[in-house]
Amino acid sequence: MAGRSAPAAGRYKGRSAGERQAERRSRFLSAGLDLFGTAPGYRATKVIDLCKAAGLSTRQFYEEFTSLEDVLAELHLYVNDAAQRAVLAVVPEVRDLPLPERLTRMIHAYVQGAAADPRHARIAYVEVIGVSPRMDRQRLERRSVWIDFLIRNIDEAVARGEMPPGNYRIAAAAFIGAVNGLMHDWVVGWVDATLDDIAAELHQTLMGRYRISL
Amino acid sequence: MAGRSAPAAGRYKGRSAGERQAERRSRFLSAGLDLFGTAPGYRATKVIDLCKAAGLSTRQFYEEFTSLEDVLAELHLYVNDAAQRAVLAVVPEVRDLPLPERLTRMIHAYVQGAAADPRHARIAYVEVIGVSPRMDRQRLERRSVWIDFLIRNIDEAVARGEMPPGNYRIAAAAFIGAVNGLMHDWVVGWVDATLDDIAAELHQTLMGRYRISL
DNA sequence: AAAGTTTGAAAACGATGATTTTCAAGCTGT
DNA sequence: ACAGCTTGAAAATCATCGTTTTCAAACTTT
Repeated sequence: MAGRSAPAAGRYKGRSAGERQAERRSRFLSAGLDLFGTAPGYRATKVIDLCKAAGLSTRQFYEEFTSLEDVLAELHLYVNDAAQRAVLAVVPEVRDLPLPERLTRMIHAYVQGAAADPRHARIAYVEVIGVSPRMDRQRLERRSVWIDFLIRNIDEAVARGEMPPGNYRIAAAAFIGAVNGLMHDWVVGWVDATLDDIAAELHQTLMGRYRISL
Repeated sequence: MAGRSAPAAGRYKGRSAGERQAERRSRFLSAGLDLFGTAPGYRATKVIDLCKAAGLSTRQFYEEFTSLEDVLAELHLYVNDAAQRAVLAVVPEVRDLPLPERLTRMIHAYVQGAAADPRHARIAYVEVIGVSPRMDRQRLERRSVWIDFLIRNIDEAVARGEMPPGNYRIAAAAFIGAVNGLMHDWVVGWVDATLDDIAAELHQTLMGRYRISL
């Protein structure tokens, strides 16, 4: 216990233990982004597949994660954060635009942030669905962040007199559902449209639902 | 070959071979509706689970189906047909109503037909997602039936001058996505609303998007 | 009641993967 | 160059199911 001078973990090939570990972790994650984010996807990839893609061994995998689902969960947070950052980045620039433009810009930023990289889109809208109660919980948490964001923006718009007051809770939930449903269908190739078309369609939906006059 | 008089399959416990087979099939299917349609769902149920629930043996299972997915696929068609029948049943009654009422009635019929039985809803909007390429194909086929139905109705409404002409392909796809997304979220308990609320919300979405004036 | 079917449950097989362990080789600091 | 970490790949374990067979009991028809 109090014995060995515990020189902490040693260095190896130049880097500290922490650095080496971080590198492996990141290798597993980026291999996961590739494998989970394309064609057969998460359900079809085995631990050994991920290890091969990452150029590491199963022992190392179990040193970092306890299951493939861990990797998926981390990627889910990651791709969501990317989309969120994309939206938050435009918020300041659009604060003073009239509502319609403001929505256009924000929706565009969201769609681009979420789906410019098709691997991100697939993970966010397809792979993560129906995996486990644990993943569902995590999805719900992220979803509620978006709901709050929406509601906050609606309240603001109402306060500015840009749209009629009302109870938009269900409408917000419905819009989130619409986004997820449409994006899912788009990702799996059922909707023949560009990302811009998608953004435009979402804009129309929102404008119409909230009876925003042009 | 031409030997035995082949008295065809014999009767047993009163019923013919065909009747016995049909009964087993139906037992497997209704056990599937229960198991796939509730809590842990399709992904969590094993062949043996289905057999136990159906009160039959695995041998009999393999005489009727080649995999659990077969059962899921058949159930998917079944629950979809139920929803479709519900909608088609009201079509004649509403043909002469003004567009807004017509939509209200049809959407209501759809939502009720699809989700009055929660097991149906779960199978249609949750369990069937991301299972396999084969199930995806089947889902896409059913989806296109709905798209056609929507487009047909839009064309009619445009012809009657009830809404402005335009290209509504993407809008129709988006609406289907919205329905699926919202229903999914509702089924898994993320949207706190009654089925009627859901129907009303979908109605609002559609009316707004298509700029239908009240 | 003999001969042939049909059933249902259990046992036997076989595959696939997840997890752990082992082991030889590569580094590091002394 | 020694002694102790680290690594990477392969082998050994385990566990879970799907799928096929076996076998005795139940039932039918002759």
